Amino acid sequence: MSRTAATPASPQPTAGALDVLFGALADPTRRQIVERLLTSGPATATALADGGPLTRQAVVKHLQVLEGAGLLAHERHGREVRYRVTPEPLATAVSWIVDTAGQWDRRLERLRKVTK
Amino acid sequence: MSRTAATPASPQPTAGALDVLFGALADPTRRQIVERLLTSGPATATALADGGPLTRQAVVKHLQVLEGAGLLAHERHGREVRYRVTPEPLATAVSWIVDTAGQWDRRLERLRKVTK
DNA sequence: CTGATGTGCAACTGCAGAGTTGCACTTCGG
DNA sequence: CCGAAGTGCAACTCTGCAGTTGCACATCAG
Repeated sequence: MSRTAATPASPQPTAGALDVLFGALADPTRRQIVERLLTSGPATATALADGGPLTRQAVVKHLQVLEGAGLLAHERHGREVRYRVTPEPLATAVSWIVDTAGQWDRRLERLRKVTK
Repeated sequence: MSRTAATPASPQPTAGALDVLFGALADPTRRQIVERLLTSGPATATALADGGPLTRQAVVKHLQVLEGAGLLAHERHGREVRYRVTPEPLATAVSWIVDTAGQWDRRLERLRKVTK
């Protein structure tokens, strides 16, 4: 499978970025957190945990995962830590998908020419 | 967090689909498999495992995960089982991302109006 | 038929993620 | 200064996934 193969010619974001990014998005709780932060604005871990079924610590871990993926950023305000969404990495995900789908299209095109 | 909250008004694909989809894409080996199937065309698990460091069984499991996410389909040819890419689900992922990024844009717009 | 090739199934190990609990530390309000 | 609110850190359990191995079953070529 030629792992560590080449990444021949394109601004591939070190693959690891895609791992951590897709991995962060794979959890429904994390997507909910992102959506809530988007609709309700920046919030603290305690606030996010308040209504829900999760412990504050559990929420904190999710926030750290999301931040590790570059999807969140935090800033202190006194004793509070507010998290906000930084959706730039999503462009990375879309790039991979578009590139992949593009290869598929090209393949389809080739097949169409041959089999027609 | 109000899990099972609302999914207010949009053809959201049951959330579970996003789980399994993003989860499938989160593994670099699986992405490599998809890319290879796209560039080299349909192949069997044995063929995919041949050059690489993974066992055939490991590859089979990855193929099953990808197929479970709707990204692959298989067809028998005698004693062989060939897998091919079916990238339609990728549109689902892009939809979620675009919707999410869209919310962010709207939020930005709101903030711009208020703070300006 | 027989061996070789290709799959399928099941059990097992190892490890990382999700979530919890308990406690210490910092900061704000009165 | 003192209590309350908010965070941070660490240990612990539990479950699921990745990967392996071993073996049985199906299929093709000679």
